[in-house]
Amino acid sequence: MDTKERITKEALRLFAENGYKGTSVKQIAEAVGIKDASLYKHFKSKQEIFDSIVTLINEHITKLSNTLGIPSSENNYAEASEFYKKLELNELKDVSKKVFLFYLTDPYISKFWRIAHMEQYQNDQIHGMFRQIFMDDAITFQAGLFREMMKAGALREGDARAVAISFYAPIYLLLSKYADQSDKQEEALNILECQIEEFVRVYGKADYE
Amino acid sequence: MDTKERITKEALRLFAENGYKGTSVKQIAEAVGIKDASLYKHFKSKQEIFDSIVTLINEHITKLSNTLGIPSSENNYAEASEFYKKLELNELKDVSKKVFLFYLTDPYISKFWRIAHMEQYQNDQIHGMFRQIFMDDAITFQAGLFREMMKAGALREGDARAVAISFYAPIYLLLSKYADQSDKQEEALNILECQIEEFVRVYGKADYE
DNA sequence: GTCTATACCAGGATAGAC
DNA sequence: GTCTATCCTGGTATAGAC
Repeated sequence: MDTKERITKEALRLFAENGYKGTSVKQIAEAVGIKDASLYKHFKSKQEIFDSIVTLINEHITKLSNTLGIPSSENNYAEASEFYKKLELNELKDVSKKVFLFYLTDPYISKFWRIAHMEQYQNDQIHGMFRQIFMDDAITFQAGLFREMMKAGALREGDARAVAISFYAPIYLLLSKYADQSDKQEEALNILECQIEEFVRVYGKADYE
Repeated sequence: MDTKERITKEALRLFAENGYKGTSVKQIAEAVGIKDASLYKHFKSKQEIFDSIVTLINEHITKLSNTLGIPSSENNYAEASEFYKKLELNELKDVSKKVFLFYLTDPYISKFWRIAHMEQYQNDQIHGMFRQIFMDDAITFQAGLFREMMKAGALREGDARAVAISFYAPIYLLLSKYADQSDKQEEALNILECQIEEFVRVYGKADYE
């Protein structure tokens, strides 16, 4: 791994830990094992390091989105993976738990969550990314999924978007609550399970109950 | 208003705007209309100003909680206002919208939301307060309310806590999304309305539909 | 591309006159 | 309790040798 990449990685870790202003160039350099002055051979400023991190996260998440078939402006739901279209209610719990755990533990996603919360009011780009990923895209994705499930008869008919928010909002709340507590994942998963059971109880068709 | 109070007020505004590290003592002093050195006659450090703000917010919110009858360790739900016990489903929408708007616009609450998001990872106290107010207490309160409504026959029987999370989580998500966009309150209220209608549709008893 | 040395500045905080 | 002046530290960034 070349030095530039190591700087980016360590900076990502430190910014996620202590925030942008709470991290000094010296700290980053030290973590990499060079002097702070040497760092300026790779980046022309601290801000440029931060920007490179934003790019890095963006790429990582774009890659993930494409893999998972999450819709975005270019990639609408109609093209999404066949997998999701065939999803049935009894699988919803497992898939949700896996996605939830992934969000909590993926090194990019979890650090991005922290940085976004600390820097959202100073940085429009990161603010926009966060809202797109954890709000708009997530809800749009769920809505599309539920629309398909309704058509397939796996879910009661209704306003797919409102149902999607009802389903996703508790996940978002749990992410907020447990984002920084990897030790309490089990507790989080238990609550998540209860919520999804409640969801299935309410929205499932009689023959799935 | 004495100088010490003015300092606290301006500091609250500036910390909410630019964060703790993003706000200098000079800025605060300037906003008050004095020199930065003079400020140290009222507070012995920048940190002490921040702490006084935390105390201020704490008092404000404790006062509100008592007024609204929100349960806490000392003040359990059994003592809560009779008003809530008599709440029926068709009033739920209006009450929720009022509380939601209050959270978005109250000068202490809205600034506290921002500060808590920026400083949560550096400051355990503010982190704890945020979780208590916007997560634990809010959910406990809703659960207690719904338990009463179930007893009174205004709501279908079920796990009050899971139902409370299903109800509250979308409100939390909307607060996250619109906390910093006072210009889009109408959009937020529309979505909130849809969600509560969905909730009533699902959890309301037949005779309320 | 790494180092040492250093410039430069901003921010927190103190001293002491008024 | 406010001011001016000043100190000190730490952080960003550059220069120039190796």
